[in-house]
Amino acid sequence: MSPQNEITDVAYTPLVTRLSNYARASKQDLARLDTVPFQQRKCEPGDIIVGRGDSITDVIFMISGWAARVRYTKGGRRQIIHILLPGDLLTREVFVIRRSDHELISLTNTVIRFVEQKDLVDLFREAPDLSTALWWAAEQEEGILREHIVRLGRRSSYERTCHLLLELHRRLVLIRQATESVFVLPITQAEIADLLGLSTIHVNRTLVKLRSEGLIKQNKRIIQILDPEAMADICDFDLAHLHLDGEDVDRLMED
Amino acid sequence: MSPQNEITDVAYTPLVTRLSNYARASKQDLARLDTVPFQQRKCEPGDIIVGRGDSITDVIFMISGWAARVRYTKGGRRQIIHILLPGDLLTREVFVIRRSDHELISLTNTVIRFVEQKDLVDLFREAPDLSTALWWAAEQEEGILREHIVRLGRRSSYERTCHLLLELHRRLVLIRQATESVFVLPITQAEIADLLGLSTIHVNRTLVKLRSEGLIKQNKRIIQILDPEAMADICDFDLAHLHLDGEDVDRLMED
DNA sequence: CGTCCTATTGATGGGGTTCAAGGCGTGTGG
DNA sequence: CCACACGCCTTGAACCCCATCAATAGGACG
Repeated sequence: MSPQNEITDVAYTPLVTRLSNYARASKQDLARLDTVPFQQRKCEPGDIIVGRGDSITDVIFMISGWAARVRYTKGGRRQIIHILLPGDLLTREVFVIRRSDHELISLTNTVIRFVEQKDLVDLFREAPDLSTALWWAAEQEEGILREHIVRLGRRSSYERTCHLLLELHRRLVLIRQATESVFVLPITQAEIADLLGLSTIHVNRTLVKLRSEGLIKQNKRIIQILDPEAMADICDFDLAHLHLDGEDVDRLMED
Repeated sequence: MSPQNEITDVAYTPLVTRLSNYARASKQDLARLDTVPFQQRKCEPGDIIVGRGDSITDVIFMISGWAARVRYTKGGRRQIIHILLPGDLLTREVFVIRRSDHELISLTNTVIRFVEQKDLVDLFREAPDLSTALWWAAEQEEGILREHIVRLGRRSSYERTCHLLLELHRRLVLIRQATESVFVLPITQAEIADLLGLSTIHVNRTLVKLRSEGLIKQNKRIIQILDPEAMADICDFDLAHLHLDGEDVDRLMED
């Protein structure tokens, strides 16, 4: 397992940890997700998991590492649409749509799990709450997409960078891969640029600024959030779009 | 019914017309959607259909007019996340989530339809293809969101505007509210600006440029696309993200 | 017939891109 | 073991796209 995954919850796969943030599904039901037959595959940085236009047949889950949904313009510019973390669903559309309209790539060393549609459908029949839990995860991703749109359309480079760091941190906390203020950001500044719709150079300058203003501390790929309140204030961050229930938010705060 | 909706398909509601673009559901099944008990409401431009943080109880469909999902930054800037047209679902998340993380507003005079969750669930039990059809519509919206992200992150104002016009035109064709090259764009330049992450003034200049270069013709709110190939080439438009099946694309081309 | 909303145009300035170059760490092959 | 290459980070300088400020014109409406 790769270094950035050492903080994982040993009792369950990240998938269960992730979905346990949805209060309406029981941990027993969720644990059944790990009993479905599957195949796993290891990927390296840059590997294409699903290409644009590829037909989709299996449900794919992230087990470890970071991946991304990306699109390219004809001019060769790249936009990262969404970052996928352990526990995330890569091919939710498999139930309704034949082909992917975007590309899924591995950003770090990753492990992904392939589950056949019918096996999952069988499980849903036995434990309908699981279907809802996956649907919740899908809705959460869409909330993040909406937030991403606001970030790209109406925030400055400075605000965007703050916002991204806070959001990733929060998502990592949800899967127990970050402490209160520290997390590993295993992607390059060029990839951050493609996420935020900026140039690599400007991302660099912005990170320098965040450091010089004492908002974050950075040691290589390790980020420490020094002043979360100030940062949240700068970029207008709130976590409503993650759709956590009240009780869950409270529980997270205790950690 | 408001002026911009005169080109509707009289046989079915826009909802059925819209979903009939999904090949796997039969027209008979789709027509049953109109038999579900409902309540309708008229809205005027600016009306808030669902506020941020409001609890969601019913499934809401667009019947006529244009609406939008919007978010505001603390600084008062506005970002339009998605345009909703007749036949679109406004509150898909109702099955999993309690509160809306964004605001739904009416952009024109609109008619919206409220359907109770349980009535829809009952119908799904009788006609499971309908559930899939609605899921397809949701997936199509997410495809449009992904495209929107690319547009905001990696395209110039000129490309963005081209792209938006082509996309709206295509979506209107799908619900029989546009001819081959003409459609009504019933929103202000300020609203286009909030969609594209630009200033009103710059949207104006960009539209002037599109007109002066002979790409579009505009008479008040009526847009004619004069050179669709050139425009598609400029902004790298393709309609893969609308997830139409091959046969449907062919059918559209014949129209 | 003023008032308000929308579209339009000019002038100015700034946030972010682009071009260019150097530094640092790591791996690799002679 | 060193030389060199390569990926990533960093910094400087010039430029440009688009925002902002300011002002006018054209309806629609009471």
